[in-house]
Amino acid sequence: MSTNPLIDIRNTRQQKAASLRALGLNPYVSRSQRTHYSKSILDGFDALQGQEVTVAGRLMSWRKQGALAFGHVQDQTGRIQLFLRRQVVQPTDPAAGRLGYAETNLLDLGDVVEAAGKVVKTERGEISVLVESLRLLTKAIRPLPDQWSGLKDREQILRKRYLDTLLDQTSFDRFSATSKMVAAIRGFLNERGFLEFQTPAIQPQYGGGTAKPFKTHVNALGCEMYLAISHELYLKRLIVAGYDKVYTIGRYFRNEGIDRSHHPEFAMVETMTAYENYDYNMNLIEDMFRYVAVNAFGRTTFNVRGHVIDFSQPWRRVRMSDAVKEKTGIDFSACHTAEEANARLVSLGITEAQPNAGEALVKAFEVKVEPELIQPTLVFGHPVEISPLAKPMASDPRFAERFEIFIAGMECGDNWSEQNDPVHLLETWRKAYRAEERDAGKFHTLDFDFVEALEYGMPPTTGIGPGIERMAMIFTEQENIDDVIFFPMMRPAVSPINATIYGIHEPTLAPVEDLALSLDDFESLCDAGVLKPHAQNLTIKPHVRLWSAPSASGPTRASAHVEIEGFLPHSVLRLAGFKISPEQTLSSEDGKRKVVESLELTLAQLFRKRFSNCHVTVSPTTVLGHV
RNA sequence: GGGUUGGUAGCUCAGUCGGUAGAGCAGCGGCCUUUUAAGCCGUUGGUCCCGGGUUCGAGUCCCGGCCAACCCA
Repeated sequence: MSTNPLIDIRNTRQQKAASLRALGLNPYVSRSQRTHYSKSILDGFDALQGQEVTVAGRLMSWRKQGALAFGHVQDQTGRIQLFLRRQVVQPTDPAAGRLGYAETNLLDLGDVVEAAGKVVKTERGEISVLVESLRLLTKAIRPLPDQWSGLKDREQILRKRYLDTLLDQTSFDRFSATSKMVAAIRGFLNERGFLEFQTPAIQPQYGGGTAKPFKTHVNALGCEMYLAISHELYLKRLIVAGYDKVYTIGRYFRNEGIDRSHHPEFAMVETMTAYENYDYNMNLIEDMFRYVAVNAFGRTTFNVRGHVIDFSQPWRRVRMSDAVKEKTGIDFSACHTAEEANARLVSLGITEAQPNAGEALVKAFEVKVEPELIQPTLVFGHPVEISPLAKPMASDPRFAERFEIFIAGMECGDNWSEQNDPVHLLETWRKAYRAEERDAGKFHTLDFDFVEALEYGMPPTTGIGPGIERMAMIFTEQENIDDVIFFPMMRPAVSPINATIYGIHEPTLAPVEDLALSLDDFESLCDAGVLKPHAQNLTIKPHVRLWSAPSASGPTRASAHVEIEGFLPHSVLRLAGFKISPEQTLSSEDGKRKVVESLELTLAQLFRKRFSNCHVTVSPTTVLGHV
């Protein structure tokens, strides 16, 4: 007795599945007998005309014309039309799993079907399969979104990407292109003699970068660990281990902001090459981008953020201080003190004072130069202050043998000659390390295990680390990182209709960070000033649960908890432990009402008194029935 | 972190000045032997994101919350 259309549709479709079972047909069979993809039939029509083929895929359209029917089946390669004639389609046959023409009313759009028959062209000239044998492979019990409009709601697109790709060919193609891109990266590196290794994503130290980590607990070892913010210290151990060219396509986790070019979880291809320095990598990265462009996308020009990027041209290589000088006329390489450098920053309109000359140069670069680096550019010669893992240049030790890649104003990779002097590295780390700021992600952590590995001697080494998503954004010409991440991170949500369908009750919907407290703890935390309301409006929702009596004559017991909206940012505060004495008469409707009224009154008084500057509203109590 | 915009049927969207919630598609029933915005006729379907407030009356106005997007830092 539902009044919801989705629930009705699900019920109808499940009844169709039951009808199929009654006919001896399994609505969820184990495999298909597909012989051809749709594209191979469309492309190879001349040779295939009149031949028997079997196609399989999702039923995307269905037009019944009495004794004729037309439909489209969509597979990974595209769509092909099914053409059904009543006399041609073989009757229902449970042994063959076959569905007759009369039973096609048990099919729905979105079902996965298989059709066997001859390749023909209809009167309107569309290449089709004239169906002789029709099988249902999988019954869909939820309807697909409207095919003509597709999914439009951005939130739905991101949360239910599988529907987006099913209905939007360009979205589908974009993600398969990204997959091919990654394969091309592997192909390129493998051709050059690199070996791919796995490195840990759960690490005891989060070395190799400066970023806020995610923390986790390892039960088996009884200790805290971190999700990787970098993999380079492990790649360097592989170099110590004797491998000269290694790489990993690793996942990186940075517990920081989300915007159109940053995502907390992302991927990078990171290489290490022994016996070479950063010069080698300048060529390697340039070759890699060109190889990927040609091999995965078949072209060298891409339209990124309104600019045409051309990967067929040699990349510009420029020293950071020269790039700044060229743009602003100021030569930061002539500055030797922070005072000097900061004074020049002020003349550029940057008033934020930097701790040293090196960081001042970087600031000027970031503000004045970086956004304008459109064509692929390699900027080298970073100040050593911001390059603790890189080797200083022999010619001017204030600057490191390091370069960054900029394309379309976006940083696309960071690379350097690795510091392999263990004593020097330890010194640098010790200087930079401040325990109290460790979890803020401002400094590299001290990884003595890595220092020890270096002490055995790591040959001269250099590494590159272009981000997979940023490469994908460039090559698929997207401006938003969410459009190249199939499953972007989102706050979990359950729609009310799903809560109804799956019988999900409210407590299980709670976001993880919801806080549940006893009333006593709540009051003492408030007294201590630890807990304060986040918003000015507090909404209090009381819930009373009635428990059935152990014996028919025994008293009905009740317990209560309340939910408070507006107290915590983005989540609900729950308070438990409201006592309702058994003496209160709960057996009659009248008695229940009195209990509820007194609870609501008590809560209103309690909160209005305690938080007198908040507007407190008490919602009607929910009474959960007997258990 | 700041600003802007949005949330109405399974999907895409209307909804005027505050006055009985609408359309298309999908669904359901019927009719049809060459269809291609998915034929023709009929028809079901609503937590207007949530909670308050103002009002005789709120999808609409006000306050707060949730979710998301976009822009800026």
